[in-house]
Amino acid sequence: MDATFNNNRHQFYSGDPLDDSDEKGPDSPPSTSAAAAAAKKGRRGMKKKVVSVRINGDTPRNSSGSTTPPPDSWAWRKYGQKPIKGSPYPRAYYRCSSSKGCPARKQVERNRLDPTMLVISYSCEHNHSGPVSRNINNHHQAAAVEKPGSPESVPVHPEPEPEVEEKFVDMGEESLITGDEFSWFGEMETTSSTVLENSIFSGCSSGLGDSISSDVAMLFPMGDNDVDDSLFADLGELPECSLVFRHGGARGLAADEQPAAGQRRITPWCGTTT
DNA sequence: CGTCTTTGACCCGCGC
DNA sequence: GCGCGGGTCAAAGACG
Repeated sequence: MDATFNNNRHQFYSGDPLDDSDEKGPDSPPSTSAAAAAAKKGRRGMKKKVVSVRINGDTPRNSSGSTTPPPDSWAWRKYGQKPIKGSPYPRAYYRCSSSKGCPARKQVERNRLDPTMLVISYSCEHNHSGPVSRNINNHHQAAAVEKPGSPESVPVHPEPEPEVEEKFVDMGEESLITGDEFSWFGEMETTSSTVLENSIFSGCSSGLGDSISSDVAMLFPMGDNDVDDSLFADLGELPECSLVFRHGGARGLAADEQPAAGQRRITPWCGTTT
């Protein structure tokens, strides 16, 4: 992968089908991996972008052990999960529920080599502009409300903020993630530490308004400690509100839904980008 | 009542 | 042609 951004705390992989290319575990025979990767690409006929991000001690996992992806700008609905050959961690499949009919998908799995990292690959592009248009009225479209019981939290939709951009810009001017989809990166960076960005992002962010670049995957380093509640715990320290406020300017929450202090309700900011 | 999560089964594509 | 693995769909259960 040529587009690899490795920093002390930032790792970024792109152009690799998440698991195999990203990290070939000893137990993953090249042939098998290749086959799998090939199969995936062939089946979908599209490539995926992989990104790695580290999360400090935040590894939300389901009861089944699957990792929960950090909140992003869209609402994702889990539609499947499968154990991956050579990886002790299952891979979760998510579909964009921000908009009905949105072909956007993403796969989330733990880095087999580095359990503290999450690998998230985005596939397809959102057929809807901007983050989930979470109209309070149209909750049917964006039923994005983090469920306390469900590790799968709905993405927060902070409006893309300059801060975030700057952050990314700093890391790589070419690829600034202005997209809402990666707005949460700022959060990650804040709460955790590692956010990487790559040229792939630029592609995504570029068309953010119209459509996010087809595939992007991110690797989120996370603490190997108990990750179940860690994420939320972290959120506790860093109130989701603050996140939204910080990125979205508190527009989403304030106006529509204000998560109770004790609630873990993440409202995907979908609104109107002005 | 509606939506989301979870689990199982089925189908597709690639490698051998 | 067969087998392996991955990806997606569908049904059931749980929660808000």
